[in-house]
Amino acid sequence: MSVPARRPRRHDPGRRDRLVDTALDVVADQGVAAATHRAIARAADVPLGSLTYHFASLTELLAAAFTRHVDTVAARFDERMRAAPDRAAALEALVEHLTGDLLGSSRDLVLAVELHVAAARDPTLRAVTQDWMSRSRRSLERHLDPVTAREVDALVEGLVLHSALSTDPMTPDQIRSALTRLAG
Amino acid sequence: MSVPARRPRRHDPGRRDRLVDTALDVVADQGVAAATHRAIARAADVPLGSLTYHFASLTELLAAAFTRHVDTVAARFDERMRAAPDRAAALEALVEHLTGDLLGSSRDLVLAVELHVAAARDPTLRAVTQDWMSRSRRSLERHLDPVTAREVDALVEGLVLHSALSTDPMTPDQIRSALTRLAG
DNA sequence: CCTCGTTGTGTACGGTTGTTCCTATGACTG
DNA sequence: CAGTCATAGGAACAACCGTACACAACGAGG
Repeated sequence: MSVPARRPRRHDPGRRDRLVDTALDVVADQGVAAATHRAIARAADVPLGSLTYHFASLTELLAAAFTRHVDTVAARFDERMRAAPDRAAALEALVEHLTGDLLGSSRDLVLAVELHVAAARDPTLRAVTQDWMSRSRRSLERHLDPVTAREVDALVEGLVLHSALSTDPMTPDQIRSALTRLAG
Repeated sequence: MSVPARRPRRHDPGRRDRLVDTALDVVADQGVAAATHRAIARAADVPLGSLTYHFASLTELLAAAFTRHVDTVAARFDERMRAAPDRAAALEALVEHLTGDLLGSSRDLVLAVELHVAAARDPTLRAVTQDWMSRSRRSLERHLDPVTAREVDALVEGLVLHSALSTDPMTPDQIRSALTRLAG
């Protein structure tokens, strides 16, 4: 007769942070529709009530999670753009960002799509995507004029979505060629 | 004391079709997450049991709805491409398709995003999006080489998504310019 | 007119959800 | 060392979900 696993975890500082990360994990591998209070609580191994204690609502928790993710990705991307000495290097860095960071890890890719979907309905989350888009464009504008930056940004968005949903993803060479045609 | 509205609607041929359309409406203005049996039944003004009578499951109903929508949009687009005499006209038709058909009616735009989201998790629906993408590419290939067609398709996808989520959508001129740069 | 099979209807069930609430705990403050 | 209060914990609730199912109403064929 196994006791249902005593849980001697009083005083858990940083639990709030951990919940945000766990929520992101759940969204990444089960989708935003499956990211319920209970699913996240189970994944983080905390009682259900803990979630509503730390976050007023599920939406608030998801917003915090997506915000953290966007911050990470946007900072990484801006770092790449900042490091590029010129336009050509920036384009190459963009290709690497796409093929390496985004398309390489299906996690980031899935999170991007899930965020877009959720944002379509939830104003709170829409603010997060808009922030992402504007930061992304600002990073691109380090080496591209605003008009081209916007076009490239849209193309990148489409490439990401296509890669997420298509059976035969584009190769890095194809991606480079498309970007070069648009901004080369 | 108002009687709860007698419903004298026995023998309603074509109800199955009407349910598909209504499901599409509900998805368009409340999102796929809100497209429940009950919501659709209410919108179509039919009893709840009618849905499970006509469709084995909710997924099957949604798949039928999205399939109908994709058929409509894809056929309309192919018609445009077929009517274009040359490459330049095709590009202009594409701009019109985007700014008129898709971006003009937020309904089509929202449906596209919802479908993509739902498809990310549901294999049945993924088949529908893949069908859409391949039909769209095939239409483009009437006037573009396959590589360019693919790039244009990805750009279009990104433009649609950006327009759906952004606060200041791109103008037709900006869209034409981006497409021309890529495929002109 | 009567039967029979198809179609339509209403209700009920088992399960899951977000959220609330009461209690218990233990780290900090005085 | 006593008391306080933010945090932790778990049970409970009402709402909603997809689906099943038994029954009612019809149209067609005899």
